[in-house]
Amino acid sequence: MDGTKAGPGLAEPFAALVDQYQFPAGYRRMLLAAVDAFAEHGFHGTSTRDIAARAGMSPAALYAHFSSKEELLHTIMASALDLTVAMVSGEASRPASPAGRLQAVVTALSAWQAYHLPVARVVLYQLDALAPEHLAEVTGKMRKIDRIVRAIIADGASVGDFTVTDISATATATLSLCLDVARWYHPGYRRTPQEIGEMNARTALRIVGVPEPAT
Amino acid sequence: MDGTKAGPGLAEPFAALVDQYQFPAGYRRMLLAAVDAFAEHGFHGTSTRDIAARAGMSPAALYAHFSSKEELLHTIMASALDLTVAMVSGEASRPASPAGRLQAVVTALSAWQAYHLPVARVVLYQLDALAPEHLAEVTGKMRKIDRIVRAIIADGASVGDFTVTDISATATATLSLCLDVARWYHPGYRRTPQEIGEMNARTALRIVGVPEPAT
DNA sequence: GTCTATACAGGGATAGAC
DNA sequence: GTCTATCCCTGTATAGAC
Repeated sequence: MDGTKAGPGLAEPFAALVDQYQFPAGYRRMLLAAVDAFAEHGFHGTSTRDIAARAGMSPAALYAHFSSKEELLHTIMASALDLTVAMVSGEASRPASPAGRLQAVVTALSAWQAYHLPVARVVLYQLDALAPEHLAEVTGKMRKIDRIVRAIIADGASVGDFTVTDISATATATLSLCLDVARWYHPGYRRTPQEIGEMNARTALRIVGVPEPAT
Repeated sequence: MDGTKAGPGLAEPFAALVDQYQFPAGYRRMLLAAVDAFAEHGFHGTSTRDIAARAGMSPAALYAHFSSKEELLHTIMASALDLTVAMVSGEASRPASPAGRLQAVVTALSAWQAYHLPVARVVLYQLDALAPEHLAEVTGKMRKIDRIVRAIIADGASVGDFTVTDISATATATLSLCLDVARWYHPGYRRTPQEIGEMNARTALRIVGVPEPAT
């Protein structure tokens, strides 16, 4: 058995996510193989033969499911982002104070970036390989996350729980904290994804002027 | 005149930097052309023909200066990082308090990422295209920046100016703030690089528990 | 050091059988 | 839906003249 070829790759955690869609088997294998390949070598550094080999199929099998390599990339990004938006949206609508909701969102999103590292990297760093119309769609989905974070911060500021002068700038800083995890995290890092999330949540609360984490 | 071909590209600010090295003319043109191309399309998404065309030369001219496309990438990253390390190191050794030095470093590094956007993106996001020995060298240079930031935070913590529980985690958060600018910034953004730097510096001071910026 | 020309490997995508 | 075989283009790098 060769784990690098047809076996479960680093995208394994993502597999559980993607199965919410009930994709056909071959389609699913191509998708998961492509996530790992794109994360490791980038879109242009990955050949359709690479992807097919990882999926344990012939190069031509890819085109039974996707019209092009670019469509495969788009499918990965769109489905991953839909799930991320749903997750973040769920955390943001908890019945809690602005501080509690900020803490929940930052924890979950940061942990997500680490836990789903391959797909997180693909989403953040392969945008330039998308066709223009796909790029527009995908950035639209990313803006939803931006808006959710901004709304929590605006909420906390208007209530007086947060002391922020620039809501937009604070949202950007908060998202930098969460998303940059995909750049520096690596498997085997001394902290678990959950611990990274909690760490970033404490930092985010400091940024908005709440000294101690809500419980 | 076609600005996208042989004229000054987005790497123009980087040109002034790179000229500290007094490279041969053809070498320099290839370097600057490659920075823009790699930043826009990635290493694997850029052909040697693309680079040569941007530099206004023939494809073969590249090999008069570099033994391979990968060596060209490595040269870009190594020289850019050397200059970045020197800049950060200079800011960090100002005769000021830990808060003052943290503010100076975060301001300068954040502004740098925006002002030198193309080369910043290449350095951060094209590491996977480097040969193993070049990768080791380049990550070594990046670690220098990490150590400088960590030292300032450790200093502020030991003196009692900063209230941080985890020095390493705080350094990571601070660098996320600075480096992630390369991901979200784009030319035409409503704030100047300098303003972004000052904004991030205020945020960084909050993270270490210093409520108001030092002056 | 720069050019023109070209070798030759590897890439995306398709044809047609099963 | 998957395979084998293949088309044809693009890509890196080199040869050899100037």
